[in-house]
Amino acid sequence: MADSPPAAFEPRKMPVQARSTVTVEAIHEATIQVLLSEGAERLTTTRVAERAGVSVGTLYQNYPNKQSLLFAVLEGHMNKLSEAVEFACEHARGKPLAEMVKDVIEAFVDAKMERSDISTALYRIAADVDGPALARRTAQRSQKALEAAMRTAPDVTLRPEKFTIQMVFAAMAGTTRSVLEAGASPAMVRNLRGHLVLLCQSYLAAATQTRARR
Amino acid sequence: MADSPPAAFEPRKMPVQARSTVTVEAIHEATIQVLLSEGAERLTTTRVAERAGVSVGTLYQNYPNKQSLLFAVLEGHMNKLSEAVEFACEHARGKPLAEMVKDVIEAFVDAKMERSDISTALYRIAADVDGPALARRTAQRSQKALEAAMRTAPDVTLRPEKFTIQMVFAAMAGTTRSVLEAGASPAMVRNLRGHLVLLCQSYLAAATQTRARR
DNA sequence: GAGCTCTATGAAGAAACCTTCAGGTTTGGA
DNA sequence: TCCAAACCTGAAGGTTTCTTCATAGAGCTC
Repeated sequence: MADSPPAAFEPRKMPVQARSTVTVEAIHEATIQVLLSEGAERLTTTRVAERAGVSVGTLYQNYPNKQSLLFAVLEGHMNKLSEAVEFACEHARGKPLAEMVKDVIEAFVDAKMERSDISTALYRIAADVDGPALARRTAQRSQKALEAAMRTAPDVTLRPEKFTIQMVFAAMAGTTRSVLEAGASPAMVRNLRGHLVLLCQSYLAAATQTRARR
Repeated sequence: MADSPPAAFEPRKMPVQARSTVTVEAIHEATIQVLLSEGAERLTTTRVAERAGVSVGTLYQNYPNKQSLLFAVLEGHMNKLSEAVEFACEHARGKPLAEMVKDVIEAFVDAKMERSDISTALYRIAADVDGPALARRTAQRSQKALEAAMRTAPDVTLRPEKFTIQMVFAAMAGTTRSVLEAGASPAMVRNLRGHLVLLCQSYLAAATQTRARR
């Protein structure tokens, strides 16, 4: 029951006219811009509205409060990520495990890097908006998708434990975050992509092997 | 030049009397408590002082501003972590690589878990206080220690690249963070400890092997 | 173009916060 | 015991922030 966002987080209403949709989008984008240029501490509703070229009142017509705005922005980003992962899982059905892992990881990293500025900016508000809970939900979706895909891999004799898959996702998301927050150069990001694949592949192999030997 | 903390972050003065030391410690601890019970948003100097059983004025006698307080708390925690890692590296000299990795990882996880409440609480303020920069410095210290220790491992023929070691640390810290923020149960933490070792060991092996084959 | 709904405005109220400072208390040595 | 230095107090100033609401403009349908 504590798994759906508090009512206060829900957007105030659905836009029906086109101009409102534009406004919402502008606010959305402005939030990220302010976050990037001013930091989380100075992220205020007034500033966001100003940057979006609308008045504060307009902002509050679309979101009941500041938190709901942040929540919506964060949720949008996370949804994009899990969609990317799910899409990759779909398209990797029937492939051997190693390749499957490669596809999924690369899809994740690429989605994250497509606008890495957003990613880093959002890390900063995640804590204020029950980000961990959101992350958990998102992660579960992705894990289910990967688990299902793995059942179609021809070379998987011993299906990995649930915890092992959790580890793969924690490693994927956590390592990426660490590298990103450390201010990685483009060159490092390229390296990350390849090495993260290697990391997860070798872990998966080792984890199932260890289990088989018992 | 931007690598040392701004002057404004430095504590206001060194305590000379015992009671002041006690006070500083109380404030330190109160900060964490407030963070845990009220969240980052409601972490105010007044509340911290109240919880510490002192007046706001006292707080400002020891720290020039709120940021410097947060910085100090975060720094203290990170120092403890890198000390734990360095200590483990020292004591693992001459051991085979796999064992060395095991010791270091377990030392890190244990240090983190000793008071995991603090860890999770501090994740939330890291962004407000140039946490990433602090993390980078801390990570570099640890990486140097591990690199030096690796040179004493008898079974290392091809020394790992610098980036590989960075990956190991990013995976170590990042994965732990992800698992911790997901609200891991004690059982999961136990699992994490073992699997993180496996993960890093197998990655290191794979990374050096791949390199040798070229 | 009348009239209704949807959307935008921005000044202002109310609350919360950070930080200071003038004055009091405690400590430790002479 | 006495005093200077160290330390503590907490009310109050000055900002900043969130949110509301009365008013006004746009868009759409008939």
